[in-house]
Order: sequence, then structure tokens, then C-alpha cells
Amino acid sequence: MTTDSRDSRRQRTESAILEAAGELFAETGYERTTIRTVAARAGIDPALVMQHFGSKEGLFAAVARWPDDHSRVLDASVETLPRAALEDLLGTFEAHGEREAAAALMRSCLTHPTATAVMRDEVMCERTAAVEALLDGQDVELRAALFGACMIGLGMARYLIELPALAAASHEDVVRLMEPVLRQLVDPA
Amino acid sequence: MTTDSRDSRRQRTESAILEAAGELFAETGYERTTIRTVAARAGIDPALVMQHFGSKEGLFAAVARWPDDHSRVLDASVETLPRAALEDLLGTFEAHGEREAAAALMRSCLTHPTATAVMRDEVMCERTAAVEALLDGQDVELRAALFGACMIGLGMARYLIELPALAAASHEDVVRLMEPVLRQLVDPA
DNA sequence: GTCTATATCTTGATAGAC
DNA sequence: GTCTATCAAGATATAGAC
Repeated sequence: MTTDSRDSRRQRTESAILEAAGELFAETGYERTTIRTVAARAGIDPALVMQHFGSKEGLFAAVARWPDDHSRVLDASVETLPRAALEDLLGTFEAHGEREAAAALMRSCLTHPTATAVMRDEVMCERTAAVEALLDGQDVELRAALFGACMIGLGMARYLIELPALAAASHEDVVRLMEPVLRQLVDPA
Repeated sequence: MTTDSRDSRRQRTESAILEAAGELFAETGYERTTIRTVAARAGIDPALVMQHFGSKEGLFAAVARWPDDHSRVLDASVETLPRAALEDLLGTFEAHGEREAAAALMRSCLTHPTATAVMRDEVMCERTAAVEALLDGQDVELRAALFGACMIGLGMARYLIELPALAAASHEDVVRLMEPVLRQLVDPA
């Protein structure tokens, strides 16, 4: 039995809202997701969403984020970086909860101004800076940026656009085939 | 002086609508673009947009499309494919008119159902099938799909998200650094 | 052909009863 | 804490005058 204290009820409501909002933002993006559909999926009243998160923007900010880096890209070496980055990306989208948070941000990052800024400045720029720090030779900044572009393209094509051949491929095959591709940017020798 | 015949006036109005709509769909995507803002930018009345294109969906369909393939990916060989694909993508975004059409489709392809289907089925699947036909060895289908994923990631990161290091890079540097990356997928030897 | 006026709907957000 | 009722704004789309 669940308790019925004020706090526990409030927490259960908030969890239900967060879960429903994560799914809907991930599936349809910011604009097509409405407070009403979130409430309906959570099985609660629309006014409760406002009570808990203040605004639609507040709800989106609470839901859409890039999960922590599992692969420790910062700790990687030139040798381990390509595989580590791939395992991180694929792992994020294979973990329940993280998948929705990442997909929500990614889905809206071309159309929602805040999501665009977060994706560019907090996700991509930060990661490409970490990649850049590991590189040697010429054009390190651009090579790191292209590394990020390939990663974001992989994520979008596989998980959002769902290009059939790519969405159906196994985790292992994707890593195996993409690893030497990224290595070409890390170590062009 | 411009003529004032019925047809020429109608054509000028339609051109103005198409140009304004292309810019706005490209800049802000389907949802945030309104009939009113299109009309305002075109300097005409909102009702005229409906008169000419029937609906917002109709206007979007008339504007958002992937331009023809300049590089003749179909005619390319394994040797020329990576560079041809890159020149095609970059060329599209450097050509006025084509840029807006492509950006409009790309900008909305994660959030607008029709745009998603067009991008996946008519743009990516068709092109990856052409790439696939050129490949030898194992995993040709998946390698072609990953080729497409890298290309779409490059386009989105450079022209829509505008990752600073990538948006600022020269055409030549992007082609030079990406060409061996794509070659790794075309010819993994 | 073009525009005025408006119908109709949907949205985010608020006020207040319980 | 939760829900009913509603507001105000903005959207697409339509009807009809000129």
C-alpha cells in the first residue's frame, strides 16, 4: 500500500507528471506537447501540472536534459575515445529515463530556442572541447566539431528519424562500423 | 515597370509568399511559423496565403523540399562518392533558394510528422539506397545508412544548430577533413 | 484578385470552491 | 492538494464585400 501523507501524494503526482512529460516531449517535441496531453497521460488534472512546474517551459526544463557522461570522455585517451563516445551515446538511449530526457532535448533542439542553446552550448560545445583537448596535429577544433556532428547525426538518424537500416541495427554493429570512422577524425594519420 | 495583368500580379504575389515562407520555415520551423508572419514578411494580406495555398500544410509542402542532387550521387564511383556527396550538401546550403527549401525540411524533420516521413523515406532512404548500390563487402546496408547519418549530422550541426567551430569553417576545410571519414564507410579496407 | 471581418478552435495560464 | 470553471491570446480557416 502506498501511504497517503501529503508529501508522498505530492511526490507520486510529480513523478507521474515527469514520466508522462518525458515521453511526450521525446515523442512529439516541445510545440506539439500540451499541458493537457501530459496531464491526461499522467492521469491527473491539467492544473496540477502548473501547480508543480509553474509553466510549460518549467516543465520542459525539468525534463529535457542530457544525461551524465557514462563513458568519461574526459578520462579517455586518443585510443579509447571513439568507442567510449559511441558506448555513451548508445547507452544513453538504451537506459529507460535517460532515453526520454535525451530524446526530449534532441527532438526539440532544431525548433525550440532554449533547447537549441542547451544542445549547442552545454552539450556539444562542452563535449567537443573535451575531445579537442585529446587531439594532436592540425585543425583540432574543426575535427572535434565534426566528431560531434557525426555523433549527433547518428543519434538523430537512429533514434528520432528512425532510418530503418540504422534503427534496426544492433548496438554491436553500429559501434564496430562507426569506431574506425570516428578514429579517422581523432587520428587522421 | 511591372505589368499589372491579373496573371503577373498573381505570380508576383505567389513568389513573395514563397520567398517569405521559405525563410520563416527555415529559420523557425513549421510550428512557430504562422500564416500571419508569412503574410507580414511578404507584405500582403494573410487571406491571400490561404487563397494561393489552401492551408498552412499546403504552403509548407510547396516550400519544404530537398533540392535535386547536384553531384549525381547515382553516377558517382566508390572513389568519387564521398567528395560528391559533400559538395552536394554544402552546395545546396550555399545556393540561395535551395538553402531555404532544404533548411525548412531539415528544421522540421524531427517534429513535423510529414517532414519526418519525407526526410526519412524520400531523402535519406533514397540516397542511402544509391550509396548502397556502390558498395562492396559486408554490411553494405548499414554502412550506407551510417553514411547518411553522418551527412545529416553535418548539415544540422553546421547550418541549423550552428556549432561555432563548424559554422565558421570554410567549405574547403570541411570537405577536406570529412572526405576520408566518409571514405572509411565506403571502403573500410 | 484583394482585403475586412469573423467564426471556430486550441492553447497556456488563473481564480477560487472544496 | 486537487479539480471546476474560465480567461485571454493566438492560431487556422472561411464568408463575403469591394
